Amino acid sequence: MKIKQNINVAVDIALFGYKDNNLHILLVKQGFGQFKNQWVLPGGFLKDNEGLLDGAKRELLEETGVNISSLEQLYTFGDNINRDPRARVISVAYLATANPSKMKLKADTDSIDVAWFEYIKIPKLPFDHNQIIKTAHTRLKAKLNYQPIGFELLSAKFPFSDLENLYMTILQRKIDRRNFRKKILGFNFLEETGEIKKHGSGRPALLYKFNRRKYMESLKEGINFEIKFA
Amino acid sequence: MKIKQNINVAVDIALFGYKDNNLHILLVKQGFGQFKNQWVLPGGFLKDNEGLLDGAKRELLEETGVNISSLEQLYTFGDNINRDPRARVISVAYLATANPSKMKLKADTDSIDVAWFEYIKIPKLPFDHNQIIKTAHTRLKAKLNYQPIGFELLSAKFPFSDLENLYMTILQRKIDRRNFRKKILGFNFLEETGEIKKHGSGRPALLYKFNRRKYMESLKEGINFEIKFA
DNA sequence: TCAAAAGTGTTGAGTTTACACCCATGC
DNA sequence: GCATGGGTGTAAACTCAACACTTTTGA
Repeated sequence: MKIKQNINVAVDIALFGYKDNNLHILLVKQGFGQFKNQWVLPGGFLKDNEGLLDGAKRELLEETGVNISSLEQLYTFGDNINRDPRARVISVAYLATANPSKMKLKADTDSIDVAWFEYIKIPKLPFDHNQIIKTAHTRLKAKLNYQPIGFELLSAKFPFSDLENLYMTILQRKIDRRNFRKKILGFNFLEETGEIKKHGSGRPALLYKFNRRKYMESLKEGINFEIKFA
Repeated sequence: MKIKQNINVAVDIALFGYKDNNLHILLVKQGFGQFKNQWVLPGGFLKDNEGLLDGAKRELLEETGVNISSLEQLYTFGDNINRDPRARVISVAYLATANPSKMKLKADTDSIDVAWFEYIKIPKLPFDHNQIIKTAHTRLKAKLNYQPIGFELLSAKFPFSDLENLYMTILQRKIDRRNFRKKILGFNFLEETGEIKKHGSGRPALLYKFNRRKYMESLKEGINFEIKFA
């Protein structure tokens, strides 16, 4: 079958990380071409013999050194035929979450730098990458309502306040500490470790960890978690 | 920018309709090529200078005569590199709903027939079209929980039982009539028309219509509607 | 008068929200 | 002893689920 089409297919990845009490997103600095030295989302062109998801994983690994097993397809951007000024390109965007402290970044193929950017301080990016990031954030917020989120973003052991903070950061609003704690603990996918964490001042915090098995169950079944409380 | 890629981009549309108390989906019979005379989802290749959504609308119109203004991007299928045996094709699938009674079907460019198929009786289709339909149905079910659905699927004036039936058909299970009515009426986007509809036997039904303004508000704001009740 | 479909309320259980003070530590 | 962040309970309001009989029509 001969098809005369001149459209290119790219994949882009919006990888969220949580560190320093703030939501971050991973960007790479382009190493070549018209947008050389500009920060963009990791991503690139799909290979002819490669599945979309595989392409996304490959690009992420090549450009950032980050190996993520679970990427979720976010949206395919291709309504604006000039979204890439160099050629007609549609981009299948993927969403993922990870814990930045666990990984070392490594620029490589096509990229000359990699870094975590604070979500609220993302600069203006080429293409429609700001829009992709916004869409990814909207999806992430929506996911909080029906899926437990945290396992991938936090360290193995963490004070409860980290989880509180993570939720407030993603949702970008205050939530009631007592009600939040009640609800989360009610899901039973958290366990106390018995350890405590001291920090400069204030009462030391008990450290919690995810019970992986129960967490995965909840992931599958979904949770009903609309945090409406102020 | 020169990119050596040999990947084609298609769009496919899963259009749901509700008639004869059953959920239907629109299929077309291919008029040419390897899959000539086979039923498939309406769709086709994107043009170089055409946005994805525009392409989906165009293909739907060309192949079925149906003009739909609101299509929702569903998912992009491209993990299986052999999903189309003729060439490497990724397909951006769209989801829409419509009222079959309002439209005349018209096969044209590329298609030699168009018809509504009962959802539960869809035959085995070429490519991954059965999977696309399944994904579309899953999304449609999910949408019931957070969006009012019905406006596009039902006639302008309808008995309440049509809406009940529609929900039961999409969800594929029984729901409690009293609770359903209470909940739906509570949203205030339905209005009594004052008219009644007689049918063979049984008590005649009051006819309702959607209050378009309030319906659209609810669409935007979303609704919280998990129909758990048996 | 019977069959068919439409219409209609209440109650108990569970969930959600709102809200404020004490505790353990470092300095 | 004070500043800092951690930890805790209850009551009122609301929402949800379960459940069965009456009404209106045509045949």
